[in-house]
Amino acid sequence: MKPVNLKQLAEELGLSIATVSRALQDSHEVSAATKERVRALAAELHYEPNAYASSLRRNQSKTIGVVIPKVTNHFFALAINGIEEAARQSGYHVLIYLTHDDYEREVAIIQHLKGGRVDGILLSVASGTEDITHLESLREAGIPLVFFDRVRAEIATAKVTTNDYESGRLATAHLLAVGCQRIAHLLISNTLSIGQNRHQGYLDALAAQGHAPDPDLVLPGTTDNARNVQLIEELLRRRPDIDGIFASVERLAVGAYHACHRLGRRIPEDVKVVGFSNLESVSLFDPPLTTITQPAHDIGREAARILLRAVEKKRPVLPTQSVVLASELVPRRSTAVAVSSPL
Amino acid sequence: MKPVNLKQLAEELGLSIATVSRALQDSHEVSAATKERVRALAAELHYEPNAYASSLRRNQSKTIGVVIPKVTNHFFALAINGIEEAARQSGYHVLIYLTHDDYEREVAIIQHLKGGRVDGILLSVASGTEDITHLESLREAGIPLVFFDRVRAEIATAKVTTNDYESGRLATAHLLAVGCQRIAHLLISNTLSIGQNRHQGYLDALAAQGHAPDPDLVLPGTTDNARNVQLIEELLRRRPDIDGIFASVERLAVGAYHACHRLGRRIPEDVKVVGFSNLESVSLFDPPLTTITQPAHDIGREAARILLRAVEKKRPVLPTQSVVLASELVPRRSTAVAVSSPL
DNA sequence: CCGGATTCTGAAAACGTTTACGTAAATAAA
DNA sequence: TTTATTTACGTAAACGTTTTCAGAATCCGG
Repeated sequence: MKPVNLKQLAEELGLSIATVSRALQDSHEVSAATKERVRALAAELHYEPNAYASSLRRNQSKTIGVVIPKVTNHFFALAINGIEEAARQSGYHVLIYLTHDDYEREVAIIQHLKGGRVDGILLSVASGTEDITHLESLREAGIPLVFFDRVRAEIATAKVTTNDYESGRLATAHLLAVGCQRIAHLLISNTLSIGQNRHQGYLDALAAQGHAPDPDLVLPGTTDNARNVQLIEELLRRRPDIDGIFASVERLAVGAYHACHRLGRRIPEDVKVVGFSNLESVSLFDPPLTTITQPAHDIGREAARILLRAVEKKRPVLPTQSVVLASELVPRRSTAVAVSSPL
Repeated sequence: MKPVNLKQLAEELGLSIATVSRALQDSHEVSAATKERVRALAAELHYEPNAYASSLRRNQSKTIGVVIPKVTNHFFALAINGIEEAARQSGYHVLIYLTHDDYEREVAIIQHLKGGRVDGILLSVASGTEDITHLESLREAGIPLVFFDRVRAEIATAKVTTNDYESGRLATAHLLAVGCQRIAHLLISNTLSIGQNRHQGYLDALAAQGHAPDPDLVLPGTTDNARNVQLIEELLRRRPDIDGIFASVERLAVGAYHACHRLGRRIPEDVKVVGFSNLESVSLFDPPLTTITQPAHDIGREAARILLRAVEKKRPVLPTQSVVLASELVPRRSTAVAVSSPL
């Protein structure tokens, strides 16, 4: 019933606990013969070291914490995939915490993690977060932090992001290139830098073609999807001149499709749509959605690698280690220009 | 730098470590006055108990392990959501492990978890798993296990599933009802009971309408999506008489769409499709996909609750605690009967 | 054969908690 | 008053591991 421990192995072998421990760690100060004996018995009895005793003594848990808004967003699911891959390769474990984009929860989670349960933290900031003293306090607690995707520039640590500004510019330029004149921007909460960056790209792309910005065309989303669809519908009704939509987050792209379907606006004939998304199935949409696709898996893996390097070398994470990965614009039918109807 | 511990609190307050510990646990053997003093200082110094020392001493980690094939499957993402919800409510933490449907990894993960890192395990079996001695060994290690979705009947523990047989029967009956004569079944690896159950439902629904089973119409999927699309294309080419597809797992439903699009088979005119899926966006598909949708969130939450109850009461999990939740057939256009074409 | 290096092993402290046990003072029961 | 009982706190052991320190045994050059 009780799992076997070092003491039992030691007794069985007529050795001391210390020697057994060292043998299992392949220490050079134990003879090859005893190492073999120890290993054999350990295997036979299915010995597994007690992770907590080990963590307590070594003062490191071989565990990283991943704090994200939600796991149902496909971007984060893919990122977790990358994180788990990097962690496993380094023998680390992954604790998952979901903030549901709620500031209070984020604070509670971070506070709790300061108890030393994890050696480092990967974080994508909740959209509801404004005050960041809880994140700052991680520094004095000595827990390394790496941001990914949703970052806060004020914190001096590494950040792994995509080229959000460039992506926003590209998406908007693409819509302009296919003939859109009135382009709405559906964005995530505006406290997040990714939203700001993508929006600036949108604005600059418009300006580059001599379009004046129109604040009425900018719609910040909420955390409630049904509500978002309503808001988008209202916007489309209020401004029937809208002929292009740039949704800078997956949820809102899906919301835009629903709104268009409900209002009977044809895509791409009446309205062209481009959206950030990592769903493989967008190519099955009606019509297939033109996307900005982020290298989500790589983002997760890179962020984890940076964090793990810092953890292993017991060095702080430096802002200079930040990485910006490139997103990709994948044109599909939702932004196709009219073709001679192939009857 | 170093986090504050009980000793420092005790010194500062002129108390013993024991009293401080007890005060923080709101023990009845410490006076209200000292409790208040202790709590005040603890709050001031941002004291967080060391989770590993606590776990070691109490022999419980307040952590559960979740072992799943992949997190990019939307079903599992939703399940994690439910699990995290239940865990958080009970003050538990969630460790995530991905098997990628690989038997070796599953074994390694389970073996590792026997080190006591978790108080209990939630598992959805890898499709590559046949031998289950690693799972049996959890019993003697005294670690409670609860299966969800992909279960193994041989292990005597609680299982949280959906009515797979009934769903398979329903999906097939639906296809028959809308006029299909040759219905293919795309299923997950056949070692898994969910695949078997769904398949039996398929067979029985066919038999009920006097259709003989045709093994050539049954296609077991692989773990490689691109390969799956190929296999489906081959099947459709080989058997042009197929006019209905039942995909008993999300990946294969998406694969079927791709295959149909590539071969120019129109859905639902030429082939009608129903698939298991938890993607919200199936309603945006071309055409919207008729689905069997599982209550994924509830499955995760229920499984976690059962596990946590057992963990807290230090009782074994019993097979009698198993729960079967109902899936839902959501008819959409992919199985619509021909309507008078509305020019 | 001695001194010193090298190789292997053991005793014991340490990590930060929790908790069984002991004890002194205060209170209640006799 | 004396004797239980309760209250509030301290002492110290325990959880299982890692690691410092020291010691015993072996080897080797002189």
